[in-house]
Amino acid sequence: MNSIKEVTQMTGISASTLRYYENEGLLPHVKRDENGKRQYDDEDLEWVHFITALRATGMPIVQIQRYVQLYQAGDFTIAERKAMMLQHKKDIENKIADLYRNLDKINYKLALYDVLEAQRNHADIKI
Amino acid sequence: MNSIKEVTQMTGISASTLRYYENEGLLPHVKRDENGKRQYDDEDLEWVHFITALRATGMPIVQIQRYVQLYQAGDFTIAERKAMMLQHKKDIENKIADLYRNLDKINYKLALYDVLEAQRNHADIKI
DNA sequence: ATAAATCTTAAAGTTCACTTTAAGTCAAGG
DNA sequence: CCTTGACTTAAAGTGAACTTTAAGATTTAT
Repeated sequence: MNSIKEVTQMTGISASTLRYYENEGLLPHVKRDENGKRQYDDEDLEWVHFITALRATGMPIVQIQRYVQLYQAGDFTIAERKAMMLQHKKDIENKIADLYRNLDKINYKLALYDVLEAQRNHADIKI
Repeated sequence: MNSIKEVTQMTGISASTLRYYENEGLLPHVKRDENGKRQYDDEDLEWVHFITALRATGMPIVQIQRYVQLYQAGDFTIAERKAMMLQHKKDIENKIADLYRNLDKINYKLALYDVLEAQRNHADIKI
């Protein structure tokens, strides 16, 4: 069992964000000790890591909410959850492809700077 | 020369966003016709496309502002502009690497769903 | 001639994902 | 005992990037 502070150290997620995720229904299973303080078990930690991966790849909070609701509803939602993950996988792949395309444009710009520099060196040689 | 509507059609950027970019100093060179309406020339269009690539790769507005200011200041800022682009290239590469790392986690989750399905099929056969 | 479409400005509003604040509870240490 | 530190809540605040609104000018079509 881990305190909220330990979880912030293990995950890099701030305490306020952890509470926010819980309020939003992304972490509904977190237990409390006799004083009402949060105690995160291993499953909670797994969820935090999974939510972090989903957020880092751009999944909106509402969609993660939906996923957690499906998980809580039971095994009959497995097909829908898998479909969500497959769609999200495609979204990430598209995002990566877009980044590569735009990276090409940045590289083109960088190549132009190299040409500019070459021209300047050429000018130097001629003088 | 293109009207703002034509530019929205050519770039997919909304008219309000184009005006917003201009107000923020990202497109300082846009001319006006005799009625005060914006007329985008080819250079403006190139800038719109370039800004779009920078935005799509996560460069903040303030940093694009800075880049445009350097451009307007003259050739003596070329080294700094090139350095900005090199840094941004690194940022994009890191972003892509992060996406791949998190995509692995999604794929792991999908593999778990496949295992679940296999187990269910196995159970069916046994019945 | 008048109505519709397209533009203009400045300012206010929206969305998303947190983050901060304020006020309070509780256990441990000096 | 009482202060310090870590936690609690609900609500308000923040920042970034637009987007919408409101009011007005002008062009175009009927």
